Amino acid sequence: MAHRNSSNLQPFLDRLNLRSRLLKEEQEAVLNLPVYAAQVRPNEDHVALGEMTDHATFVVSGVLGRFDQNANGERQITALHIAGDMADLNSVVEPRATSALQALSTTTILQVPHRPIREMTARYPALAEAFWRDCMVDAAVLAQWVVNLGRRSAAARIAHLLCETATRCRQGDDKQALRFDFPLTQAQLADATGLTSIHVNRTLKTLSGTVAVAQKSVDILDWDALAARGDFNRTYLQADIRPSERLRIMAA
Amino acid sequence: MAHRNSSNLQPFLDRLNLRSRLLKEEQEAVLNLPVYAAQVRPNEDHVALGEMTDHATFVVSGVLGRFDQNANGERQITALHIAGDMADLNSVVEPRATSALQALSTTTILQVPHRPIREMTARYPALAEAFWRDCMVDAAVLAQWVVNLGRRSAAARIAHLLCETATRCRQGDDKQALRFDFPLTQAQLADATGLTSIHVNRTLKTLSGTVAVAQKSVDILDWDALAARGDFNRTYLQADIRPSERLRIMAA
DNA sequence: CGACATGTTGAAGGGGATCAATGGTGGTGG
DNA sequence: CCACCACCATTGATCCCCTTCAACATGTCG
Repeated sequence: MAHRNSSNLQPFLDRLNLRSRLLKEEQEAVLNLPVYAAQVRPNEDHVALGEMTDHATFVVSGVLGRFDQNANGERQITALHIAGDMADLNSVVEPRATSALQALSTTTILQVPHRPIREMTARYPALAEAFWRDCMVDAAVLAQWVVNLGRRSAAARIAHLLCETATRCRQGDDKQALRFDFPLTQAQLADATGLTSIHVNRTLKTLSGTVAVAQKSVDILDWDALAARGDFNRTYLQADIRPSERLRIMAA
Repeated sequence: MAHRNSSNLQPFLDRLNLRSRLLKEEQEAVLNLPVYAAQVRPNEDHVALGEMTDHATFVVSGVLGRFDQNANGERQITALHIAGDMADLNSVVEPRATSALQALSTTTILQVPHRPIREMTARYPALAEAFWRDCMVDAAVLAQWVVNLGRRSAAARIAHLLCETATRCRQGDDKQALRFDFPLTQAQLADATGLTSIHVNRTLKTLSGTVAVAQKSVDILDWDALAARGDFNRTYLQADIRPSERLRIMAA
């Protein structure tokens, strides 16, 4: 399944460069990380709850989700990871998984062993900082999901999720992605928004003027309307801060 | 308001030691961090949304909360930080606040400037790792809140929150804290659980056999019943892994 | 004592869940 | 090429958990 590959972690480096200032040497270290390409099929655990992992998972294409569930077995998706995301960078520092990782559709990944990542962070504090920071952006997204589930109506929840995903798809670009791949079934959308698939179906109809959610992709017809409907404000994604304005970690 | 203080960050070090292996030298560096003591009064922003901070906030006593809100102005609490927590350690790496920080009751804090923390992380990779790891535990808590809001009934949400807080109060101790300070109003409890204060009031009555929630503290009368009601499983808090079983970051 | 926050209770309404079918659609194999 | 099947979307009818609105009670602190 997984085989050694001459790396292409360029998109991962691009992602880091969005929010951190890295020296040439540090950037090269990232690109030289060993990787193992693999496919993940939907509806089976790539990482199971409680499992110890020894690698992080970079998403090349497709979507990975973090899955939790209540005592009743009802599922709740806790995060969605799209192409360009390192889905479980946190596992470097917390190898025992606190939630399961599954693909939502067939997904191509690169597995990156923890060991060389840990060695890198010891050698280059600025990289440790960049990884830490990227994890904190994921945490900010998680906090917004809490607001979404706690204080927004069904339509707003869905609209917010779509706006968030659209923005993350095109991070770094100026213009919004008005069309993007989003291979989620309505049942999976329901698990991400804390709703029922039936209610998702009905709610999508009330949004039909502003978004078209198809089987494999989303078309945003009216960005402003959708953002208003979803109460969406992109600042929490922290993509608007110039890396050059960030502090670089102090050398010892 | 804030004045320089001969540090007592021992509880912070204790917290780190719960999950990370630190050398004597690293531990001393933590204890030697400069701090500024202060009080935070409830219902005013200690850190405002979008503000740039240059310090992290350690909770000595009381409770701090992260507050967000929807377009309608309805508030959603996104995290609660109790005594012993570094409430916004993430700000070291992400100084622009993505949510507001408020006290829920009068709270005593120690402010720790980012600068020396950043210098420390550059010098001691193991400390950077320990900080990063502690932030990831907060993220795991956040993920559980998503499950709570998305897939649990009102009674379960409240029960889960109380179990979580009880467990965090006594982290490191074997026995559960069956009684702990919890100075939240029912309205604040509602903001943490995505409910209405009216419904919190009614739901607390249905829990009256298992917990007694008073103005300033919580009494758990029947731990097992409460944990069952709240679908609570402490593993996500990651307090059950011996630090000695953890990898220490590789020296360069 | 008055003022104001907090807790408590009742009645009514609604947003979303639940239960139960039906309709599409794509993939597979005969 | 069609029959079949699995999965997904769609629709209707009914129910209920939680909200909303509106009082009233209690407590606490100047």
